Amino acid sequence: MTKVLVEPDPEEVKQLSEALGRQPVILAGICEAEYRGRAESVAGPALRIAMCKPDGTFILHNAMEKREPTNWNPAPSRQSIEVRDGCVVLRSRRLDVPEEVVVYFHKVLLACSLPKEGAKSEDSVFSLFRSEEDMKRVIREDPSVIEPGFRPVGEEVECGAGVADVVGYDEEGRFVVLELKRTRAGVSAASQLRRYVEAFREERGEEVRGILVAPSVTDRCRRLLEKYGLEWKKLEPVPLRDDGGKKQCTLTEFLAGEGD
Amino acid sequence: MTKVLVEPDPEEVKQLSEALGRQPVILAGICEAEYRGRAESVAGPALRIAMCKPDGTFILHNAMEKREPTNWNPAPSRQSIEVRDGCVVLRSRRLDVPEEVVVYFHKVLLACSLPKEGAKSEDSVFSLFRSEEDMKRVIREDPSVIEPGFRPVGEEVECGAGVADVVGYDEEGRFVVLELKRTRAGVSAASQLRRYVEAFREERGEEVRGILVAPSVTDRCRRLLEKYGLEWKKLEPVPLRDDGGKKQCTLTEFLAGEGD
DNA sequence: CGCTACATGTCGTCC
DNA sequence: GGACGACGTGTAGCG
Repeated sequence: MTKVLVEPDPEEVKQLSEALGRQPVILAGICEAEYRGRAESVAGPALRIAMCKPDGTFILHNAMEKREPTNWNPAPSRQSIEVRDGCVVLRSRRLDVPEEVVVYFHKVLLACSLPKEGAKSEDSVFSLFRSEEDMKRVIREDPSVIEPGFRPVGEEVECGAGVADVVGYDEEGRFVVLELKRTRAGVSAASQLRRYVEAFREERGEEVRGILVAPSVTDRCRRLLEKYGLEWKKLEPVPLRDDGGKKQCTLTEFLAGEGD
Repeated sequence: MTKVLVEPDPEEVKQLSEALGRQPVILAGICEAEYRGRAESVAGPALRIAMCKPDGTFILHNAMEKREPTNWNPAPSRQSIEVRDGCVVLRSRRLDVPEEVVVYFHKVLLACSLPKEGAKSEDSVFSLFRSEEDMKRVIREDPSVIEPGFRPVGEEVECGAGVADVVGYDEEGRFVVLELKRTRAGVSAASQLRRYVEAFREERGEEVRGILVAPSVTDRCRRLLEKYGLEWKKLEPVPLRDDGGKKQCTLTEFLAGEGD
């Protein structure tokens, strides 16, 4: 079920056509590429790796560098393989918007399809920790991390100027808007919070406090906060896990030996 | 130079160790993965494809879906392959910040290294069109696309609240700040422009106009612009190429047959 | 190295 | 389907 062709002739590569959209397909070799859609690009000859996933995702990577692909089409998309002038041409088109990538292979080094086995397990489980959502949970469970007497009453609250992360009341009954950032907050965070605070002030016609909740803020962010009459509360995104580290039991052994 | 192993035994996979950091390496199979760093994640057993690039980039993709990888390490990073308990373990660590991904392969379906040939050509040429930079160029070359008499005097101008895309003067000599967006602009764009306009007003102590330049704006963005006393100028990101389509000559033939 | 903002961003979520 | 904001965002550019 794992079919692999090493330095195949172009015609052989066409065998992979039936796998497209069903099984994962990988094509590697020297190619040029062109993209047209929201923007346009041309990429000259280089060694690249193309990946076609069953959900329609298409990704073309420079084989030597960069985390980001040279070109791509997110799902829903469809790929096809043709041979023209004795060369392999991989085309990808998005089905929802007019975007297309064409890859012209001068030489194919590797062409392979993987079994769709493992599809049922999909990503089976994928858990992420220390996200902004985790910060929200921390505040929900112990609102005093913001300040004594803070009482949250809503999350993801629409306000005419966007969606506020957390809203509530302080000890004195004043309305409070929180904007959470899991990393160091810059000027745009101050802007964003100000936008919400002003919207709530207008909607409610009362005093409204705004607190930026982040592990740290840049100098300019701090200055803007002051100018806008907003506050900053230092908070790290969950320094601890709540499951006692049970989840990573299998891999922990392998991590154990690192000693960093 | 293209070495390919199909459903290899774990010990065989170790052959690829010497290719890591030198040649592109691909590993595909059923695996679990764990990440620790800025955040943490665990991913259960699934068919995935790992890519290690010579610049140190590491990318782990779910083989079935998603444009975005399950886990990754941008360059500079380093990978290693070990065998433990008869299983292939691929580790990746960033060299600049403490971040690590460990991939534990239950079964390897494909393991291969590609030649570093093509490295010299790198991405050879990569040109992108219709970016915000292109919009800026259009305005630079014909400022009247903003309005008659507009005279730009600066790009990427620091202003204490960030960096303004374009600044200049209108027909009446008023200072004007432009914020460019290549796609439909939302509330945050209005916020951003307002931030710059206020900063310039304070710095210069004079009247300052703010114009959001975008192909379209959302309803709420328009409402905020009005509230802030800002303007919107409709402008598409370069509807034309200035090289008469010469750049894509080679691939044009292949695109020609599509007929969409 | 830190700050800032773009991106063919992609992705989830809520209306 | 559009709007909005997070993201382990990555990446470039500038001070």
